[in-house]
Order: sequence, then C-alpha cells, then structure tokens
Amino acid sequence: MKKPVYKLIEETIKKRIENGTLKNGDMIESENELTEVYNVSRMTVRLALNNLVNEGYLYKHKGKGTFVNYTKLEKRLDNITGFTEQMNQSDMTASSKILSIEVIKATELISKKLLIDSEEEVYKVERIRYGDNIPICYEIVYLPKTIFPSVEEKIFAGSFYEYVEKNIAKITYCTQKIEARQAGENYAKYLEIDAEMPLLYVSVVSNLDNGRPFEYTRCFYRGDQYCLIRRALR
Amino acid sequence: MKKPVYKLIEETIKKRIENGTLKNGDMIESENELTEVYNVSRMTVRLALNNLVNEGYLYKHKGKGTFVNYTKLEKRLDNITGFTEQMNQSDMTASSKILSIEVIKATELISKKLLIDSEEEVYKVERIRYGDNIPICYEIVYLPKTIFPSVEEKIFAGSFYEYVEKNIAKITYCTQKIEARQAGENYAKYLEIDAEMPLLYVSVVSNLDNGRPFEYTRCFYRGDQYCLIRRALR
DNA sequence: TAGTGGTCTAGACCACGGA
DNA sequence: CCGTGGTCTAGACCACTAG
Repeated sequence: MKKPVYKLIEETIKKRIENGTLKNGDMIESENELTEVYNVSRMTVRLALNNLVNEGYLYKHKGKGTFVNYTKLEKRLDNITGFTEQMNQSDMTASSKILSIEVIKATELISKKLLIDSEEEVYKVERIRYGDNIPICYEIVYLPKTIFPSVEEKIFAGSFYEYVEKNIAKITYCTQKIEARQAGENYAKYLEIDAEMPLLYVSVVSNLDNGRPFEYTRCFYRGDQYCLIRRALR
Repeated sequence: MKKPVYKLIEETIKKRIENGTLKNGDMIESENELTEVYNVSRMTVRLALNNLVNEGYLYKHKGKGTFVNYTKLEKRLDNITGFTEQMNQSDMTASSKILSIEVIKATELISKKLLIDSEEEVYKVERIRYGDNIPICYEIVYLPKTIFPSVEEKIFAGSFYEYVEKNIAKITYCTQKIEARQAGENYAKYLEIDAEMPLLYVSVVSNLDNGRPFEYTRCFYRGDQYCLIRRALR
C-alpha cells in the first residue's frame, strides 16, 4: 500500500504552495532539476507536474518554465462544494443525522449511474443534513463496495469529499441534474415541512481522477432554506 | 505545425465515440493493442487515453480495461447555454411569445445586479418560452440601455446569446442562483399549471468580456417540464 | 494463469524563449 | 546559443481482475 513516487512529488510541491513557501507567479525548479532532486526519471516528474497543472496549482510555459498559479480566494468558485463546505462558507454550522447504512444490490438505475454491473453490491446511506439545526436536506447516497470496502458513520462526520480526497483518490468532476419538485408526504416528514412545499431535487454523480464514478447521490433540499449558486463559463 | 501523435489518437477515439461507433459502456482496445494499431510506444497511447479520461470521455478500470463514458445529453452543459440552444440539443423546438417590452428606471436590486446607477434606464422584457409549444418558462429580462441602445422583438427571435456575441461582445461567464419555489397565482396562469406546483427559479447575471454585466434575468421554469444539468469541476 | 492498466527508467530529438 | 518544456521510444516490473 505504498504511495507511488509521483504522488509524493505532487504532495511536497503542493505543500510548498499551500504553506506559502512558493508564492503565486514563482517559477519552480525545472523538470531536469527535479529529476536530480528526487532521483527519478523525467517522465515521473512530468507526471507529477501535469497532475498539479490539471488541479490548477501550476501552469507551464514552454521555453520558460513552470510557475505557481495559486490565488486562494478565486479557487473553488465554480467548483464542486459539498454541503459542509458550503455551510461553512455561509458561516452556518453543518451537522447531519444518519438514518441508516446498509448494503444492497445495485438496481438498474444505480448500476447505470455508477458504471458498475447490475446486482453488484453498494452501500446505501440515508441521512438528514442540518444547517444551524434546521433540517435542510434529505439525502440518499450510493457508494460502490469496490471503492468503499467498508462504510462507517465517521466517514460522514466531516466533509465527505475531503475524506474521499484524503483516503481514496482525487475528485475531478461531478454531474448534477437539478429539478424542482413537490415534497410529498414522505420527504415532508423528514424535512419538517408541508407536503405541498417545493423541493430542490439534485441528483449527483461524482468521479475520481481515473474517470470512475464513486458516488451517486439524490438530495432533496427544502426550497425555502436552500439555493444553489452556479458560475458557468461560456 | 504538425500535430503530435497522441492528439491524433485522441481525436480518432473521440470521433468514434461521438459518431456512435463506440457506445456508452463499451470497452475499447487495450493499451497494448493500441500501441500496435498506431505503431507507437505505450506511453504515447497512455497520454492520449488519460487526456480523454480527464475530459470525461473514458474511464479506466485496473485489471479490466478502458471503457466509454459518454452520454450525449450531458455533454457541454457545464457551459452557458441559452434556452434555445438547450432545446435544440434535446431535439425540441424552442419558441417564445413576447408579452411586453418597455423602458423603466432601474430599481435598487436591478442596478445592483447590473452594476449601474440606480434610476438609470433599462429595458424590461417579459416573455413566455415554449418547448414544442408547451409553456416551459416565464422570463423577465433586464438590459441596460447603455449596452442595448434599442431593443426590438427580433433580437429574441433566435438565440439571444448568439445575437449578443455577434453584435455586442463576447460573453465570458454568468452567475446563476437556483431555487425551488411554489408557482403562485400569477406565474401559474402564465405557465398553465396549478398555483401549488413547484417552479425552478433561476436568477441570472451574464457578463461580457470586459467584465460588465449585460443581462439580469429572472426565469421561472415549470418543475414538471424542465431541469438543469450542470457539470462542475473540483 | 493471462491480460489489463499503473508505475517507472534512461535515454532521444524537437520547438520555444531569452540573452 | 542554452535551458526550458513537449513529444516519443522500448523496454521493465507491479497490482488488479477474470477465468
């Protein structure tokens, strides 16, 4: 279970950027220098650097060098943000109550979303999410057992996305489908509202850096308590 | 000025996916097979494949193979798309009925959104938008008179965004706020639904390449007829 | 066990940018 | 000119998945 060399190189450079040793616009060591520093081949260095370019930490300029591209405040505007991260940004306290964790066989829909075989086992987690103790979201999460061998409550204690990036792999993108729906009896009960109230229904599939979906989640947000902000580029 | 080999490999595979030769879930040739087909080294093949993984066309499964991840409808929707463009993508016919065009003085809210002085004159356009003749959206558009000296119906005949890019300037980004709301008497009438039905309310501010907002629009979409698809990057 | 993708090496030549 | 990143080769061993 040891980490590949290029991951280590990625992490040390990322640290130098995040703790301010490398500032925005700084030129970092050339690829040839890094091969000597880490005593690896140039392709390994390039793999590490290109990953950091894709993550937005660096940019390259042929003939000149590789430079730091890091402006803390502009980061993560158009990006995936989990509920917890979003609540923190609005100075609210996020919490959640897990209703159930169980292993089920993937239905047709779930297997299609997660790109796995139908009948393959997945974890199904139901929970209610609160902002400042007001129920805001009822959520059903499906996680493939091949990626999450075991799922415990503590995974969901903090930011789930941060947990995944620390312990599984980098998250690259997610696809969301957003609809407006009526709550209906069932969800109304969970969210403590009337059955006719509108909900924001968001279906999410999130993907790792190898392109594999690791999460299919159905979220039902209270229309009176939650909105999505989205920045789209032309 | 000749293209690198890995780009060519990328493009041929992308074409096979986009023209339907390769379908969603299909396994493509293994990396070793591709090295022989294109007569290149494996690293070159891997570069091409990994780029396609990052673009969301493929996903890899260690020990199994590389698979197609492509669902036509979900493509390119991370970007700004106007209603017309979106309808065309789903093979529906977009049309609209203009209810009114008038010049008003900007309210506090409007001036804040469009970054203009309060009391400055703006065009206010109300219209209903149809997909295959079903009313889908009631929309109020505010356009600053300084950017649009005169506003006529024909501006809205085709894609408004295309009109702007042809005649005004390039559009760079837009910010959307998405909520779920109950229709209420007024909007229900326009959209031919019941007053308790849920709507997707989207407030949009779009900006030109000089950073100036040129449009503030409030859209009320029928929850039963419309959804937003969004692709977000981490 | 055979085949897949994941990691890595030790070279090579090229195109670009700056002095 | 020299140093930079961009492309590419021809191998190698490993870890995972399936039969």
